[in-house]
Amino acid sequence: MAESALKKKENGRGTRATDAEETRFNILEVATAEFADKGLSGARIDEIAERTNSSKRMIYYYFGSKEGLYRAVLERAYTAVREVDADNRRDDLDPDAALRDVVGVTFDYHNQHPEFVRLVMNENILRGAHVGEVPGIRERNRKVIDQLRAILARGVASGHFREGVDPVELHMTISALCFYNVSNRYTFSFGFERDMSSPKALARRRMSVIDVIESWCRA
Amino acid sequence: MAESALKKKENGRGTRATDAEETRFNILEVATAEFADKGLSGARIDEIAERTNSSKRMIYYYFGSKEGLYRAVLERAYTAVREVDADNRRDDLDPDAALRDVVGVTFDYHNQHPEFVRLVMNENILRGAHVGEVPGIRERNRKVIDQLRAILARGVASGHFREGVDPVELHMTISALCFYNVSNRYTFSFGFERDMSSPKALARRRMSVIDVIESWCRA
DNA sequence: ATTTGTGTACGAAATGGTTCGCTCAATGAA
DNA sequence: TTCATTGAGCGAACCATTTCGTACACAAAT
Repeated sequence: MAESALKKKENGRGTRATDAEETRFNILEVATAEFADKGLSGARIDEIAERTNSSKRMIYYYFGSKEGLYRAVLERAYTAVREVDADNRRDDLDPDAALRDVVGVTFDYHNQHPEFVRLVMNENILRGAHVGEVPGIRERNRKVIDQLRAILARGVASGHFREGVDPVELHMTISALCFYNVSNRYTFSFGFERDMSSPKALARRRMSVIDVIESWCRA
Repeated sequence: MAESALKKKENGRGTRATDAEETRFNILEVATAEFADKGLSGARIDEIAERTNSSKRMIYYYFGSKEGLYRAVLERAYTAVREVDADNRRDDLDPDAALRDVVGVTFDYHNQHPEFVRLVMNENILRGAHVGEVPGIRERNRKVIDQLRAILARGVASGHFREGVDPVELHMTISALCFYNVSNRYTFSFGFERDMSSPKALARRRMSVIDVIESWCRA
């Protein structure tokens, strides 16, 4: 991305190749926003092209089709998540703190990346038609679950956690709580006065989610 | 279309008005399936018309526009939910059983009505653009929350439940767990061998969800 | 000279929406 | 009872626009 562009620029001058990479990146950025905003069928490639520094011609040149672009966007988004939770080694924390940390980080990530949430929502509406072709999801999920399993095991050993909590169920529960909070913003808050989108409400929710998970696992 | 008209004519009882109601209903049914399947922008009214016993002409005759039809579908879906949880009075059950019942019923409803879930997903992708115009959601949500509040209060009084669980947070937690299970089917199960859509996995999940909620509220 | 990147304009199909005119049942006056 | 009138219910062809995708000409770099 930007680094390699810089590198090229240092080497020579503003070259074609540099522009190309930049263009690709730019298109991907714009397309991500657009697909996250309107979904695959709702997004218009003419509109994407317009917001780009480039043109529709280039979209087809680089990505072949609307779906190709969509797939690239999806892949990029998933790659970004993977990079986030890849580094998190929580072996130094005690099980309880580690679990709370996992939940907190997950909650925050979802909140800070609604585009990702929306992309996933859309993918589910499409019945996961494209997600299968995105590599890396399997490993990512397995990694998270392995990590949870380890935390649970340590917790059981230390007497903090009870036995019988399935790591997959735990992962799903955490995901559900963090995801829903972002995904169903618009339909959920209807019906009570409390403003669910205020920072205050968000903090409260965050605490609740951590609390829910913790009390479920606690011995 | 022609056949039903014929039939009516033969037995002599069919009136125009009856046909009209049937047509309206039929269109709504088909449109519900289609919108739930592809979303607002993904659905094609020509296709809806084709699956109907009627025609595109009639869709515009009765509903005015694609969005009009969509709104009618949404409204109908929400009405259906409201009717389900309207009758449930759980005053006779002890708090713990009542809570478990609420969760179980909610879980089952979502599972048995994926169209509803998908409609809501779509509405969230549209940032709730139409849901505001659907009356009855406010009351419905408030009712559910009131019920939860009552159960919680009884539980605290009887010593089964701890204090400090916010009914709104509880409602959201239950919703999230039940909703996600259906909404994110396609992207979630990627990454581990266990088949998340088997009846076995479903039952296990159901149990987990009830368990999560219960251990959160329990004193 | 060949490969790679880019702008412009266009085409074909899809899509939301409309127009026109017909059918049929209900109504009420003769 | 009869029969013309009225208006809701309906079908099919049609229209204007949108939308994805492409052809072509051309530029820059190797």
